[in-house]
Amino acid sequence: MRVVHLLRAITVELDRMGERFAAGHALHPTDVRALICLLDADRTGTPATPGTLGAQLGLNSAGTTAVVDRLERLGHVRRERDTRDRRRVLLKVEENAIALGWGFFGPLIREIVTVMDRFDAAEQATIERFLGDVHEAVTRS
Amino acid sequence: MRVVHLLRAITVELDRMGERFAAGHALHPTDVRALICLLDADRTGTPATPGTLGAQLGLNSAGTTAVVDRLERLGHVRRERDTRDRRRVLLKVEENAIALGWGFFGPLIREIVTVMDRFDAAEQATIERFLGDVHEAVTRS
DNA sequence: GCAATAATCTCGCTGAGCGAGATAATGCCA
DNA sequence: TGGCATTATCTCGCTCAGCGAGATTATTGC
Repeated sequence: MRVVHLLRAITVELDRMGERFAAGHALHPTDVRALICLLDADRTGTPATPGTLGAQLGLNSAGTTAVVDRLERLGHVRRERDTRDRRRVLLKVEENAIALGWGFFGPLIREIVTVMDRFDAAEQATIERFLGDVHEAVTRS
Repeated sequence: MRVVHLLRAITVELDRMGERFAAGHALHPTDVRALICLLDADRTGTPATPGTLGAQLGLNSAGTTAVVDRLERLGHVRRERDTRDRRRVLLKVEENAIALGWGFFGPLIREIVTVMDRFDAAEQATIERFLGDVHEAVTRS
């Protein structure tokens, strides 16, 4: 029961961080979530379009257009026509957005890595197994 | 680095659950967060007022009034004048809201407890220590 | 070529949350 | 006791994110 509260507390704090990041860069929470989706897609090499982004964010096409407009106006994202299927628009994350994200979340990531380093190999394996199980449980629910 | 992604994935999924819960009960995400705050306060015996709630949610007084109005209209919360300091309004969670929360999040909580049971005492201690350290790191950032 | 289909964008509207200020109960001091 | 500052909450008018419906542009199949 204690771990449930800890997990929830961590979730709440991570959300708060996201909000602070948003407030500090003239972004809305949805814009931050959109940037995270786009950075993930960039990292895995998956092409991102307004359609895929809107689906991931649970927005309709009008809202998606608005999000992309805001991000483009701030110079975080660029629209590019797909040369193969000229109906599609590809979303490219600009360098400055990547730098922005790392500047804000980098310190936290480094801290978590430091926390992990204080555990030995067997303990790290236990933690990963636990988080994996929880993730599966949460995804299933 | 893997645990960072797992933690983030868990956070995302928990947020999604909150949104599904909201959508399924004619609530807005903010309303769900408010209910969680009020249930926490109820559990720990802390008196809850629009002032404290607004502070926890990061809303101003106008927005707070609107949240409480919505929750009251749906019968999840009741306003009560504090008899000692008659300027204050105490927020009481109705039974049906408590039942609603447990009905939705109960299964997940039980699943996480089940996951925990598969670890021995030493492993459970490791997991709790890890989550505690992460929580501290996240809170500090 | 001309429907049918698909991806994205435009328009008008609803409602959450904000800033400013009103209202009401309390505490303090002469 | 009366008047003034303080604290807690609510009201009003406004802005803007996101929604539904439909327009626009590109592609595919006949």
